[in-house]
Amino acid sequence: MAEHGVAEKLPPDGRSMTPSLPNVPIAQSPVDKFREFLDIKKLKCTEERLRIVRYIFEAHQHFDVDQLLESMREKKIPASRPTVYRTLNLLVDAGLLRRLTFGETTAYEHAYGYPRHEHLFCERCGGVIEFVSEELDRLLQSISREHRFRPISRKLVVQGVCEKCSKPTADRRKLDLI
Amino acid sequence: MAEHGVAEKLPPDGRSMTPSLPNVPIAQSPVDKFREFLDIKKLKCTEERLRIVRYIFEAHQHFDVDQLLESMREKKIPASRPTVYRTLNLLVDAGLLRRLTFGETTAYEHAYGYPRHEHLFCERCGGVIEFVSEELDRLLQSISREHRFRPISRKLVVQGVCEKCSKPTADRRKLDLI
DNA sequence: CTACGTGCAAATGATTTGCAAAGAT
DNA sequence: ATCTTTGCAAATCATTTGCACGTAG
Repeated sequence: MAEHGVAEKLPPDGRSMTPSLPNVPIAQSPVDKFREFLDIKKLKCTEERLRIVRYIFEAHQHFDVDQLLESMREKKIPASRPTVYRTLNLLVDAGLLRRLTFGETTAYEHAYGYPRHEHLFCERCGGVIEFVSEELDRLLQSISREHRFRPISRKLVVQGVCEKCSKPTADRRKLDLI
Repeated sequence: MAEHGVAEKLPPDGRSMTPSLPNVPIAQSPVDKFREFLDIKKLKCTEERLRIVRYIFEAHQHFDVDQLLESMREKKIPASRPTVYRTLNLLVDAGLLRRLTFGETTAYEHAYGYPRHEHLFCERCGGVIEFVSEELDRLLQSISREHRFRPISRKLVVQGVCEKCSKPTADRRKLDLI
């Protein structure tokens, strides 16, 4: 009664947390960039905000709000849920994070210090494979031009099944027939 | 205090309701296809469900739940909100509709009798331009193959500004600086 | 008949917000 | 000193669900 395709949660297997692309050289640290943003917007640079930003840019790649809250709690870094939401919105506005939607979950990933890329999302295990394609870039540029459309950003998620999940295994769950 | 990019609602200017691609030849009517689906799933073919399906496939292209409810109410076609939600889910499961996400809104479009295509979404006016690209298809196929990923479907939305909205007008709203 | 579908009102779940207290410039 | 941010609890919004009644097969 509640399937409507697609995995419900990001998997806890660490897969979605692992960056797969080389970092990109950056002039300022994410924290400095965020400071700059707060400054321009006349917002205050508080300890709570910095804690969250520092934590996010320490290691995570893809995460959702609950994963972030839980892992911060584990590490005894205090942060309330509303402040996390508020800060994530600031970080998206600041261009430091990108908000993603895989299946049902809202996830976040680094948008700064990490190359622009697209996602192959496995509907079976919830895993994400990242890829970069200049050809895709050129193609979308040219299509946009044909329509006199000025592209700013894009969201591309190819949904399907990854290698691991398409290999039949002994213990694989029975597929939902139909 | 509540902007975070992007238009909030599909515009009422009829733009997003207009199909821009030629229809595709189909063997059965959407209603028949839905009947078949209900039959396979051992679900009942009720008057309410048929009303909704008929109405949706009569003309709409892109719509959200509220638009659908309101326009059905205008035409005196009875349908309760829960039943509309339930039926939309069935139609998505049946492959007759595709669920889309533009900005904040969840929209639906015909997936049957209408070619597969991608979207250019104007963040200013909320308008949608549809396009088809075989080259994109080939490219994503080949990228998937490289990653031993079996693609099933995809979501691509290029966000940007359409021709009309990028032309400066007398009465254009002031842009949010920053 | 009998099980499934319907509409209502109420529940849900993710995200946001009002407010009093705490903090930054 | 002043105005923003915080955390809490409560509000919100879209969507889903429990239930008593209606209806398709």
